[in-house]
Amino acid sequence: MEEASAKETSTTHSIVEALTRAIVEHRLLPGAKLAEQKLADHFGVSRTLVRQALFQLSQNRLIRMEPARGAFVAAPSVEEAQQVFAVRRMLETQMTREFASAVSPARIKSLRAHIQQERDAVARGDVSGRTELLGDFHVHMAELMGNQVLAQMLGELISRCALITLMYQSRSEAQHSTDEHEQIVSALAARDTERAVKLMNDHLLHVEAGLIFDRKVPTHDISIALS
Amino acid sequence: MEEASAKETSTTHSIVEALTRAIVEHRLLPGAKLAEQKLADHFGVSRTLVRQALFQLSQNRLIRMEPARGAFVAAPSVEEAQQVFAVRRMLETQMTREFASAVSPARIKSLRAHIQQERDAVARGDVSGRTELLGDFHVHMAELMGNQVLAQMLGELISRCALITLMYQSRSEAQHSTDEHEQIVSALAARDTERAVKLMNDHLLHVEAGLIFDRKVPTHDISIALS
DNA sequence: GTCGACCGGAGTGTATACAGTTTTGGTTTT
DNA sequence: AAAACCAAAACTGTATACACTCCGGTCGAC
Repeated sequence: MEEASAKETSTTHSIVEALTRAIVEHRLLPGAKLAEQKLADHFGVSRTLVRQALFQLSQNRLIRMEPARGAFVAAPSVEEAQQVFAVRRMLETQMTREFASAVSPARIKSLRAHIQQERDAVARGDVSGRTELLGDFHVHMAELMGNQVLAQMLGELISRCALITLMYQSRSEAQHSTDEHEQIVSALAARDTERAVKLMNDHLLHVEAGLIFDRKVPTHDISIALS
Repeated sequence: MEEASAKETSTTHSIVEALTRAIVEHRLLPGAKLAEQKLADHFGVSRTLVRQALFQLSQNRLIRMEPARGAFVAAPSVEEAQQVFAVRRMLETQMTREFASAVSPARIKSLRAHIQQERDAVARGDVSGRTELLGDFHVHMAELMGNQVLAQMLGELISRCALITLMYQSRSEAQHSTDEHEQIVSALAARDTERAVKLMNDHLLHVEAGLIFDRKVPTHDISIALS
């Protein structure tokens, strides 16, 4: 809670990363206020750099900025959540199809290694690491295909999904998701393109189905995070 | 063309819009330097607001910022250009498929009206308006489906495409693109989903094929010119 | 007693100041 | 004459200052 968290090198990018992690890992809850001076003191910089970071986060839709009121952790609406998942399905089913066209033993091995990391995190009860790895699986696929543009877009969408999951999640399905990842990779290894595509689509539908969109979620405003 | 272009209300967003238009309409060429004080004087604001706008544009990949050197209009590499088109194909083929599932006379009519605007711009030789409308067709489809997330993502990708087109375009195909838009809408109106999807995919491949990736492009950027 | 207006503190929005770095142009040296 | 060097101008990166807006509380009026 006192300034300069570990590194003294607090650049704008490092502030964005720190806040992104805090939001994605649910240490900052939707609706929480992000006061500029408080953040500036925490990171040991001036409000200038904090403001740059907040602007960047607002572009990523992780926070929203109200004129003259300040910045708050975003609380995605049901509509926005469904749209984000719709876009993910569009991107990722096609990504899976293209991945299947360019599958190689090395790439399969890399995905399997990632899944093993997921299992390890689940086994040791590492909740935040697990969440991050489950999302990274999808980004990792994009990176293996060498498409940086796709990888970055997916990364942003998945960050938004972390917020959405926090707000609407009804049940935790970490084990289930990892199993589905495994099935997708198996289908890819077997060069069964259509099955892999369908599994990916179903996987995303399952994650979305695990949310409940008809419940009102309390948005806490406690900012005990970042400590 | 000195300071305060028309409106005196130059907010950060208006500066972003003005610079985006200038880049997309090819009034600012890749590699051109964007000096902060010059822009600040032009818009009648301080460097603070200009810097915020430049940060935002750098996130959209329309400009790139080099430490202590300044901001320059981006010069997308061949790899990046191909990745952007690959992502567009992923998104837009699936978007077309979903559009076909929820097609309605009103939506078809709206698309046809847009195509008429394209034809008008082509007929009157309005190059910049034509370019904007050709891109907006795709965004308009996303908006008609009510997916704001998709619409915004497509908008950003298409802005990048405008830069790419400037750098690598070999031939102007405005008429061809409009015709292909017409064919896509016709297929949608006939509820021929697979034909519409294929037409959309082919359309994007045609646009990409109209680029030449092995040719040197004039630029203001020395490092690009020497690569 | 309740509602409304006023005042002070806190926080945001923009401008400006200052330090460090890059660029430039001229001068010197080989 | 060309290359290297040095100093000044220009520009970026960060901090700070200041005005304006918003929020909370108190005081006053009805």
